[in-house]
Parts: sequence; structure tokens; C-alpha cells
Amino acid sequence: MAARIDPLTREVVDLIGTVVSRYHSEYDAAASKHQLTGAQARVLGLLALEPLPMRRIAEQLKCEPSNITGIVDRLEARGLVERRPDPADRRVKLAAATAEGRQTYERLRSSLEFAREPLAQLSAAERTALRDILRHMLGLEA
Amino acid sequence: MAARIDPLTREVVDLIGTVVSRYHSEYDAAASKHQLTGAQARVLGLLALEPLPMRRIAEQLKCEPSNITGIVDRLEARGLVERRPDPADRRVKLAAATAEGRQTYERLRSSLEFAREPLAQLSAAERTALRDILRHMLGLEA
DNA sequence: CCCATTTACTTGACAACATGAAATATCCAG
DNA sequence: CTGGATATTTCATGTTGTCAAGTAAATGGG
Repeated sequence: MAARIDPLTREVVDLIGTVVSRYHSEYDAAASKHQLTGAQARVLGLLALEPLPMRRIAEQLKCEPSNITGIVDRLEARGLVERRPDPADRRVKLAAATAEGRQTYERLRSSLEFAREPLAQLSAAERTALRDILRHMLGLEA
Repeated sequence: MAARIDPLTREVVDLIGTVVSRYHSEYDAAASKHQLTGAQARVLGLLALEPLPMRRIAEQLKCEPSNITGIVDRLEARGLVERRPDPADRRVKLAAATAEGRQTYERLRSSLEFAREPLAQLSAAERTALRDILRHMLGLEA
């Protein structure tokens, strides 16, 4: 079954696995530099863009909504996030990053070495090629 | 600080983030199809290649050795892995995949849709280009 | 309008994963 | 042989994840 995969494809898959693993190390290290876990950093990253109902956060993170309750609880206890009522639907609670939360996330993001170190080795042409291939691969034929 | 990153690089970073997230979803889904968690699947994948001391597993997974004890315990309870003494050093326990463990991992690996679906959209030329760029990016100038 | 159903969120019980500190057994250098 | 380092486990604790049950509010058919 696995023999169906040609060597080139398998090598690319393994390389992607390596990228994934390195990305995670960097991300978690950057998060913990700011006393955040990976999950907390990801939620804060979503909320830094716009306030979201708990349910939407769960969809983005592909987990159960009940899980989000605890993560937002911890972020809220540290003043990085707040819960607001949704004027349009009283069942909904909107989680929103506070000013401090946005600031923290921006610092975290800019400390993501992954964004620079490995990519810095690529020429502009390589970066463009990589962008196009990844877009194609992800079906984002914009 | 974050403003130092040019738009192209930022887009590539975001695309990689998307790839990472998709890779994880696929990997965890494939693992749970075989009643394994992501961490268990990763350990089983390492042991499918060769037996390893607990400490080496922890290094590969970048976590504390005490954490590996529990993961190997659960794999061992299911007969996918066994602990053997290291003849050269009686402090060391070698974790080794059983025949069933290797079989399970091979099935898991071949069910990783990620290996096919998104990559299938790429031409051979694109795959080669992607491989070269990723190698370059990871500093594997083989 | 009213009631049944659905939806959003929280709570509680529980398992896996992760860390750090302490205990045990073994190795190794002096 | 002894003292210090190493490999593993155990324990305490915290975070993340699931699922089931509960509350509150929206919604739609009669």
C-alpha cells in the first residue's frame, strides 16, 4: 500500500514533516517566552484579529467548544482577553483581545524566528516560487 | 518590530502555518483511526525504524523523559511496543516496536491522505522545485 | 402565542500529555 | 572503593482534550 508512493513524493512529505516539527518547536518556544502555552497563543492570535464567539474559536482550532472555555478563562484571568455580550444574540459570548493581549501577541509574533532564519536563506525568486507552490498545493488558486 | 518583515515573507509564513495546521489535522485523524493519539503515533513511528532508549525518544520529541514513560506504558499495554534491557548498560531500557506495532504504523502511514491529496495536484516539476526549496530552507544542501 | 427543538456556553468527570522534583539503580572516573 | 553523573520511574500538579449533562436564549410550526 505504502509502496504506491514514489520516492520524490515521499521525500517531500518527509521534508514537510520536518518543517512542521521545526515550526512547532519555534512556536511553542516563542509562546512560552511570553508565559503562554501553544493553545493560548493560537487563541490569542485569532482574537488579535477580531473578537469571536467561543464557538468560532473551537471551529478554527478543531476542538470541542467546552475546551475553549478553559483556555479563554486562563487568558481572561491574565487580562489578555475579555468576554463581551453579543448585542445580537444573548446566548453568545464574544471573546476579544484586550490592548495588552494584542500587544503581547504582536511581540510574540515578531519573535517567531521561524519567520526569518530559515526563510532568510531563500532568494526572492525562491520565496515567490515557494508561495506559488504552496498556494497551488492548498487549493488557493487566487 | 514586526514591520521589518516584507509582505512576501509574511505570506509565505502564513502559508506554512496553514500547511502545518492541515498536516496536524490529517496526522491526528489518521492516528485516531488506529486508536492512537498523536504522541503515541509519533513514538511508534520512531520505534518502527529502530529500538531506542527512553532518553533518545524524549530528545526526538523534545520533551522530558518522564513523559515518555507513560506514553510507552500505554503502547506496551496494547502490545505495540516492548521494553528490553540494553545489554551494554543496565540502566537503559530499550523500547522496541513489536511486529504488530510495526504493522500498525505502516497502515497508519499509508493512510496519511496528506501524502497524496494536496501533493497530487503538483506536477513533477513543482514537486522537485518544492523539494529543493525545502531542502535549502532546512539547510540540507545535500 | 406556545411549546418543542435547536443553539451557545458552561460545568463536571475523566484521560492524555507535559513539566519538575525526588527516589532508585547503575555506570564511571579518580 | 567512593562520589558524582546518568537512565528511568514515580509523584504532584497543571493544561489540553473528550463527552455528557445542564442552563439560557433563539426559533419555527401549530
